[in-house]
Amino acid sequence: MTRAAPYDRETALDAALTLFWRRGFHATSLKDLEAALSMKPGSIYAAFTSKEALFRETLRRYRDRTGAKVATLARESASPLEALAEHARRSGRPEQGRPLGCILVKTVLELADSESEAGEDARHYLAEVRSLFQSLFEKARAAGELPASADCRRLARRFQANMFALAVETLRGSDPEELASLADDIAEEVLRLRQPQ
Amino acid sequence: MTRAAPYDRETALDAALTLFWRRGFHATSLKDLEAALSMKPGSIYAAFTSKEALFRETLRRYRDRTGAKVATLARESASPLEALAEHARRSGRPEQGRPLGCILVKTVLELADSESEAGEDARHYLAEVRSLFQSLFEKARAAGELPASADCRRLARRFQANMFALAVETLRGSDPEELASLADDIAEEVLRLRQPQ
DNA sequence: GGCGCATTTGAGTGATCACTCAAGTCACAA
DNA sequence: TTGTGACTTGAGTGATCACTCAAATGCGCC
Repeated sequence: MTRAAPYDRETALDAALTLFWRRGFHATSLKDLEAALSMKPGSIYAAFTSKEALFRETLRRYRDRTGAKVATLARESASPLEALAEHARRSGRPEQGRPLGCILVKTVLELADSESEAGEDARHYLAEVRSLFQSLFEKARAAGELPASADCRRLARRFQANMFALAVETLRGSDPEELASLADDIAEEVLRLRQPQ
Repeated sequence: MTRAAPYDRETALDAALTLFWRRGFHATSLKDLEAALSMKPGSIYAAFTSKEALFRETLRRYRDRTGAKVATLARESASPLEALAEHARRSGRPEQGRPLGCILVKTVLELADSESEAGEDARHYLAEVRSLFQSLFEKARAAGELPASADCRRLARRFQANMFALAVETLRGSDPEELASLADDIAEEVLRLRQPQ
């Protein structure tokens, strides 16, 4: 009886995220996870407590990465509005081999009726992302990129609604061109808010 | 051993639709269906062949009803654009006790990765609904409510994207006021397309 | 080199999954 | 009244579900 190399938590969590993201929570079985993580059930439970706890950890991982991605974009873009526009453009051009859509949106829909803590997490993280969008709109307003009268809460809600639509459209299997053009429309809607400086 | 009254297909399908709509396909068990339909497993399989076949039949039922609702709205509204606007307004004000969101959207997300026929059905029905929207925009253009240059395919895509966002927002548990105001924004976006007659 | 302990192992837990079918029950025609 | 056939019944199918645990293993420390 040989013993496998000790598991690598980062690698395992990445594999779990990919699997849950693709299939959703209910349709992902422990058998699937055992294969994807190359871990036996005992190891999985020793490391992550339960299937739901593992799932929640992957949600957090996704949230952290999305937040970091937007933050980087904000740092490297010419302006806050340009960062939001670029975020939309990229979301409409999914990387090859990566799961499609947004796991938070999928989870909110899948667990809307279940009162599970994972569903609550997903709702909470979406609210956080919305706040992040709002803070970018506020930064744009402070910089004079938006008129002083701009309702940033409303703009953030509107922008996130557009991102929701983009996620659904992605998973509906729209062809890449149409998807990209929808994303570009969203980006342009953001940039049209600009007032002449 | 007494025998139950023969099942009523319409009532049973309604109950199944409500259940699947709330919980999704995977999270709905046959135990749940037995209770909701007041039927024993044998009767369910005699009447509907399989869980997935029953699910697919409820999807078709939902599609038929949605189509009929929009058609009625089109018949009774002052104009095609007004019908679309009213459809949005109503979607943002869900009836008490009814499941939230759109079962087609939920199904497309839940089964995006599974290649099941039910997922294919849901994608197909969403395409049909989009065509219905498009035909209303075209009617508006023919009636001079839209400029002759209007791109009705694009407008329909845009309108459905907004409806997707509304469905996600509904299931995210936004408060009713915010939901209604989002729906009103969508309605107004439609009506703003009008050109002076 | 040997001991202690954290870790992996994988067969096995009871529960639940979708689904089946022989037997029982009833409406109706002969 | 009786025979027939359509329907319901519900215990039971094997498979799979999430999960457990005693035994085997190898690494670090003495």
